[in-house]
Amino acid sequence: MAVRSKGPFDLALSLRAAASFLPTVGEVPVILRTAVQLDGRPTILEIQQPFGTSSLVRGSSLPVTGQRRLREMIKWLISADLDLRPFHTLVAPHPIMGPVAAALLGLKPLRPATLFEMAIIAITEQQLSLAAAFYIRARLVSRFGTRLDGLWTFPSPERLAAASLRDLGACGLSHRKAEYVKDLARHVMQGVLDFDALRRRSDQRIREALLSNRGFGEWSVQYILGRGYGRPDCLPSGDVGLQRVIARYFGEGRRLTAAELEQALSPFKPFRGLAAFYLSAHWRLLRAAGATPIGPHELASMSIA
DNA sequence: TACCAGGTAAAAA
DNA sequence: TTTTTACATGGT
Repeated sequence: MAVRSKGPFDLALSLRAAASFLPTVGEVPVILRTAVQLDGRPTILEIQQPFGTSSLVRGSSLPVTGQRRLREMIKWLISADLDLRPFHTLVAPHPIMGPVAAALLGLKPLRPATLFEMAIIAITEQQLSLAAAFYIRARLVSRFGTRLDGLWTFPSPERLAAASLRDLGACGLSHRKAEYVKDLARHVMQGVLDFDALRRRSDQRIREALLSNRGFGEWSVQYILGRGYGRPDCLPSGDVGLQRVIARYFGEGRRLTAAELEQALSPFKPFRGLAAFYLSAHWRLLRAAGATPIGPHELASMSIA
């Protein structure tokens, strides 16, 4: 099936950027291959860009599913509706952000298949390094997910709601976080919390709905609004990782405070979250290529191999 | 070996 | 009301 991205899109670059945030193992594939629940059954999805970085994307699923559902899922995973053009236009004249965005033309944030998974990602990443959180999720997935052709679907709310705190803890979650995960799964199952219904709601409304669950504070709300709901202006300004990486481009060595971070990104409103994502990805990709710490202007002008 | 890592809720003051 | 503490694993 053919799907179009709104505006520029570079799948290979987006995959490389996504991988740069995780403990990587070798070469990053240029095809997005993942297992998801589609029409209620585990399905392998393959998404590729047959003509380089053209906005045309091709996707297929096994077993074959309804075209409408398949199209929706593909568009969701690659943020197809996100149009990068206004963002690039806004930041182009900026001495730091301009070169960074230009070096990453077509970079889009890739999303997990469901907002439920996004919320669990947020819980696992609270206070822990991304690497530690990654391994905890890997154990959750292999214990409670469904295996299909060498891939795993993320565990359903039903499976996690039914899991014992002991088994969740065995995956590396603290007892507290195990409770958060179980509570969240139960709320979704019971319909108390409907992530998808919230998609059409305001940031504030989503915020309220999330905060009423144990385990979700300001950081998690902003993280999920930005990465999950794709609200391009949202970002967790209290985030330690962002404070460090943004400081490399807009600071003087020391980690930024939340207020300083807000200040530094204010010129990029209403795309502050996207700007933060670009800066993070830029740094991570340079890092992966073996770059050493240097000043903001040199850093911003370095090209991504 | 410590200490910190892309926080949060609950206890203590 | 505000401040302090416990908590999980992995990297340095």
